[in-house]
Amino acid sequence: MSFNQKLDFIFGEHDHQSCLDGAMANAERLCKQRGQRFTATRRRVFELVWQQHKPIGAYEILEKLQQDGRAAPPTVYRALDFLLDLGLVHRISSMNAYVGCTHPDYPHDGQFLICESCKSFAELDSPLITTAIEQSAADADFEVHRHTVEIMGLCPRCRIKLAGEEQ
Amino acid sequence: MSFNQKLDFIFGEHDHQSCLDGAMANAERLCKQRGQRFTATRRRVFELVWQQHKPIGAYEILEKLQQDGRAAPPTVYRALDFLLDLGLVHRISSMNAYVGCTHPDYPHDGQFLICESCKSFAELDSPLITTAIEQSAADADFEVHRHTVEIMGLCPRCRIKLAGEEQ
DNA sequence: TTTGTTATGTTATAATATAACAGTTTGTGA
DNA sequence: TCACAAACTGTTATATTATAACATAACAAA
Repeated sequence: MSFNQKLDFIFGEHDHQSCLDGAMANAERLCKQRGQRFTATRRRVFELVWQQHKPIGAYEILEKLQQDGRAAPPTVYRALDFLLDLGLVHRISSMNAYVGCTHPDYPHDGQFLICESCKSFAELDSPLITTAIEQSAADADFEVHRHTVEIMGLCPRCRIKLAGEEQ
Repeated sequence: MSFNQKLDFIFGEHDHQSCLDGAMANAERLCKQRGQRFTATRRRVFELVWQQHKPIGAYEILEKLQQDGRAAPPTVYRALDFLLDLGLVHRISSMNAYVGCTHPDYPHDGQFLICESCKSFAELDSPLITTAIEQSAADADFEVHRHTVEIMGLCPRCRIKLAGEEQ
């Protein structure tokens, strides 16, 4: 699957159940590999983050957890911290929200396209951007540890939709 | 002044008073140009943000304001919003903190190098990064409105300092 | 000067995140 | 299999960041 197709996949229609199943199986494998426990709470939070291809807030996750029974903020934040550490989810700091990582197989920094209209997002891991950042930092004699790239705008679907409405 | 020298200027030693004076004069000019009032509160907040070449939190600004007299959070956030709108300061969303804009003459997105050791920062406006972002977005058929780039790592001074300590 | 606009003061509260400590579960090694 | 240590979760309280809502004040232009 090409890089471009991958993006289409996320912004477009797809079989979300199999998408979620895949992510879940992957998470399971990753936890086992690293000797970490993928407990019920963690699994549930992971599921909730993945249930939509949109960033979700911690307290929105909390509300959904509370539908199953009692829960308090630390429960959510602990699970999120665990998932963040493992690279299974990312945090979108400009939105105070969390998203499922679409390629958690190796550690990487977050690069995101986020649609301001429908709030859907796509995760990039663009060598072009990474290189540009490395290069710019090198020019300043700066040693890069990690970076955050959050690109706001319109996804392909909303572009078309909004262009149509303007007629 | 070359781009590179500009960065050295920020990360390195410099006459901070004249740096602040310049920023202040610039802000004044910009407000006048756009028919906006650069009131005492706004001026004071601007000054506080510029007083250090480090990101400063809203409540840290508030504390300093309160040394002059009474102040409440909305005072700070209003002034910050005003300054953000005019492009005189930027928000570092991964830190919930604010920095003075080092080239507010034209609108631009924030690109920052932030030292994890001493917390100093430098603002970039790298065509390399901007182009890479535009290109990556175009590949996904995504329309960019704005972007945030926050690069965490070690500034030149801290690199040298920490390398020395490791001996 | 009076009138509409913009800015500020003030109180309260929303939204996001963590500290601290008690209790429970789980995997491990004797 | 039992006891222990480590990891995980529950619970209460609170810290941190940000905004809503409405009253008052300053200003600017007619």
